[in-house]
Amino acid sequence: MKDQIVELLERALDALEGVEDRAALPAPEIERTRDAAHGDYASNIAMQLARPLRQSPRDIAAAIVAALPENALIERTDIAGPGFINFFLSDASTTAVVGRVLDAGERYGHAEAPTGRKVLVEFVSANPTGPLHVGHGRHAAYGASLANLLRAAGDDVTAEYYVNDAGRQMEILAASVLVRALQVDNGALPLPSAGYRGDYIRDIATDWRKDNADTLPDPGDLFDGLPEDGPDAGDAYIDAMIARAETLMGGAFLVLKQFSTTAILDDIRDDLGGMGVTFDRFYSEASLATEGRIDDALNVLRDNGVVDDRDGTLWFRATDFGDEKDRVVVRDNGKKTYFASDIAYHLDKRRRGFDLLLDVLGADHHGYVARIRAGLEAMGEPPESLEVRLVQFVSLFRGGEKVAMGTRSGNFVSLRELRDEVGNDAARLFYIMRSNDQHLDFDLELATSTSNENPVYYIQYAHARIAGVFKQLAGQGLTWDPAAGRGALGTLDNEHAAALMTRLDRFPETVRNAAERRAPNVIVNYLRDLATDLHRFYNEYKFLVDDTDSRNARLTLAAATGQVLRNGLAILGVSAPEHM
RNA sequence: GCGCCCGUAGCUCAGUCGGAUAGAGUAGUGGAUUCCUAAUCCAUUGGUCGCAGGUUCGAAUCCUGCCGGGCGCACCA
Repeated sequence: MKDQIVELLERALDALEGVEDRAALPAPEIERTRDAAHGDYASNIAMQLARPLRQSPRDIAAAIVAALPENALIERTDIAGPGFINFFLSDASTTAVVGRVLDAGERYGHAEAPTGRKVLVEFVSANPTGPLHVGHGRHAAYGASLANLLRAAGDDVTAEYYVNDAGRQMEILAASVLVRALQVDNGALPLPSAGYRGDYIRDIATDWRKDNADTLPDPGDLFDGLPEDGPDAGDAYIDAMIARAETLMGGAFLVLKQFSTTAILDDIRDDLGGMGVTFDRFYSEASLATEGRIDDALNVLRDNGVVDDRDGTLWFRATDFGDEKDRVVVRDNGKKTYFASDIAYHLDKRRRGFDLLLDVLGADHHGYVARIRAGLEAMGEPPESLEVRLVQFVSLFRGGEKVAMGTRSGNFVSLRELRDEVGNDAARLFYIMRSNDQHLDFDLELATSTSNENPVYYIQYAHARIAGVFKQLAGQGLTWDPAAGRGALGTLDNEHAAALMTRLDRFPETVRNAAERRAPNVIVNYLRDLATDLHRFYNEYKFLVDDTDSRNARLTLAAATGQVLRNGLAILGVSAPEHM
């Protein structure tokens, strides 16, 4: 449609008098109008030509309109304002969208051909040391919707969760579980101040004890002679305890560690799955080391001559690649840093053939971007293959009251609690309603309220209303002939129907735009507008009327609207209920 | 100090590849239901688009500076 109108404009410009060098002039473009009074599409070409042609914009517009070839798509044109050329589509081109929607079905709005681009979307990637909290929920909802959006736009998308299952935190987790397990017999034993203290630790300890009680160390052997513990003890106490546990338990400590990690990961997976968020792969950080990928990456850096040994410490010269300081990759004690794992992981993503590495990270991680990109570039990968989307923080409200969060306050709100309270649909939609780079105020009360200000119900209600109409069709002894309905769309001669059809027509470009901007919230806004258009029509006109042409046409429009509502909600991971 | 994000109606936010009188919900006021779900719709009040310059026929949108808020600047993971 757009292309065809531009084509008409091109031909009109060719025919324009007094134009010496067409190529030097700006090419005509058209855009959607905001106001129906301005037609369906508008071009600003006359204003852009005013200066080079030294004529008034309105005169140029008049000349262009006069030179415009006849076309069945266009009902009429108009010159308005400072020199806009407005195009009013003919009824036939307006109503054609309904057929396109129904023919494409659930594919409507999706790219017609694959882009051939392989995209890896990595998101959540929360440390497996405890249950997900409300902040992770936003990452989950955003990442999952973003993956859906890119798939709709034709990309070949893989969703991945990077599991930080290496390093001291997993040992601290195991030590925490161990102490809880010992506390079953001796409640007075102290939990390390650096340990994890949530109730879930106790649950894991109970489960682990069932089959592993015989591997429990003697508490005296474990605790006696450890350094002083306290809030300011630093790592000395916990590290000593871990070392002690490893000595006393041998391989059983490793079993405990794996048991704990698996228990938490299972819980996370279950939590996410309950919200409709699934991953193609959970990628283990520990596997990077065991499979030699970190050494591979370090070797690439060495081969490329971008690392220096400075007094036994291996430094990556990140400043050569735009980072603000150089980064340690191997410490003087021989241990590789987290950063080394990270670039090895990203190199692996590239080697698995992904064109675009799309990382969804917390806003507090923006410092990483430059160094990882530097790492990729230093390893010979295009720096622009890494794209990072930062997700800002979530504040919880209940009514007007801010809900305190954080493990220390004891007011910890888990994702599971939030889902239990507001339901998955509200959770998914509220999480992505705002742009990801905007702080989010999540109001629990609003999310469950059944009112106009709650977009979840507003949108779902529109779908349920349509479903309700079709349900009652037979009961009223009426029929719907979809083919006849398509033919009769011209009888829908009113502004509400026209607005609805124009909105349906915009869905594909909305999906494209949202995917390009990595902004699922654009889809939310669209669906809210579409729901408004439907509710307006619904209020003004009955669908189940006696007149056959009107009934067929209106029901056909309703069917198309329901389809687009479903398609949009599917991208967002929100259900489209038949009744409410 | 440096870097990233944000500043639009009383409140929560859309709108930013520059476009025609700046939009929605909410809050306030007044209406619509013998009729497919009123979880709906209609009308109306409300804004120096943080401030100051600049570019442009045209700036909430682009550029520069400033002010205000959030976050980050590890040989931690």
